[in-house]
Amino acid sequence: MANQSIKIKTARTRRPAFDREQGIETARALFHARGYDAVGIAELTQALDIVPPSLYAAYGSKLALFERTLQSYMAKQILPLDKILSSDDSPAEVLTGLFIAAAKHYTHDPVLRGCMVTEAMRADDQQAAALAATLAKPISDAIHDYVANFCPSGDVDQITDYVLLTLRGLSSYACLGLPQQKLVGCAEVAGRALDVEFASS
Amino acid sequence: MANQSIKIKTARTRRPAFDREQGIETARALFHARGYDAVGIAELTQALDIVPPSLYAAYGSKLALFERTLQSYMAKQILPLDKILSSDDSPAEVLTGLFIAAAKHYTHDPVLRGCMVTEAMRADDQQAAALAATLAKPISDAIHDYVANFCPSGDVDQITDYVLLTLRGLSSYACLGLPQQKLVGCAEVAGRALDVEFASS
DNA sequence: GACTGAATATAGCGATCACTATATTTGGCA
DNA sequence: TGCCAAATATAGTGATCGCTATATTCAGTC
Repeated sequence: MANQSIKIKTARTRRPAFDREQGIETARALFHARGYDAVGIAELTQALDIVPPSLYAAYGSKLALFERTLQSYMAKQILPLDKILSSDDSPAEVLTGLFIAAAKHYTHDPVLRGCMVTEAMRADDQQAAALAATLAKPISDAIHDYVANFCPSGDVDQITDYVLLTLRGLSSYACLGLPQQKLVGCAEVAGRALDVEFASS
Repeated sequence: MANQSIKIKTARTRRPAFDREQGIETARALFHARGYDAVGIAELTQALDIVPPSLYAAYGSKLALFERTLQSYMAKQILPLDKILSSDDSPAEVLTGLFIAAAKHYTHDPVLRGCMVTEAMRADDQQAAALAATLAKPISDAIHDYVANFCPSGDVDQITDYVLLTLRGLSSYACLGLPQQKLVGCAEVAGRALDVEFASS
């Protein structure tokens, strides 16, 4: 075949293998800032300065890369849930402190707002949403177990739901751009309900 | 030209003009159930049983149709905000009633969960999100004005933010599938914080 | 009955989606 | 030096996105 001699363009240099761990951090920032659905392969590969086949060779799929970024986010323990819940203060104080810590954390970086896992649970892509829900489960369980230590068993679910709902509200409102000061104020007000709940337990 | 005589296929029947208002209702259900980004033109046209040019002739664009559906949603006044806020009960009771009404409303239909306007504010499409924010503003203002009647001016913003944050949390949690009973429980707990806030005012 | 405007239908636009078949280059090893 | 596996690069795939150019059909009017 004559076309064996035809070369439109030849790769003359090849770049060294890129840092996969660093790539996950870069992708994490994109996914956190804009969400799973809104970040495409083209944007990811441009940010990582690689081409699509390299991305797929390194991570497998967009969803698999997203999972790695979620695990990275949780591993960083930016919100030290275990430490907060191990305090000896009253449960209302501890959980109010959790609200305030979340409010501060969710607004710390002006572009990386809200909880990456919580927000991912509302992704349009069902696989991504299910993945986030799975990763969020241990956090929900930890709060549930904590609450169970301080109130009648009949009240545990309701108080836990309220705590989780408030955290969702804080994350969502942070994503909408509410300034940190206002969000912390909301966290403090939300904590008042816990004073009442635990006082009556 | 010879090709004037070439016809691949000819439309032999034409259907009567479709009902635009009914089309808005159908589109509203789709957008409410799955969100602006996740519903495409193809799905809309199939649901309305029309072809894309008819949709664009009738509504102009996907965004314009979405705006019509949002206006329809708000016009239906499914959550009678004005009526709730005009009650003579204490403000904590009234706003707790608002939480409970929202919790029930957001879970009334198993597929049309949450507040369509609130959820649209988090759309990936920035125009759609901005549109929803604009439509939500009068609601925020109404709550703000109501709160201003019952507490010192320095507390108005904080309490208003808390109320709006709680409504966001209720809507978001409703979308995640929390059953109505649990969501109403959360609404009641959230209202306790208002008892404290207004008692200290 | 011919004309006109509105609404339809056919067919496809360019752009982007996640993803990949294939070729090329490289470093390490024998 | 010759070979192989790994990682790259080129250049796409088919599907879907929102949207539209163009042609056809029909109701209303004179």
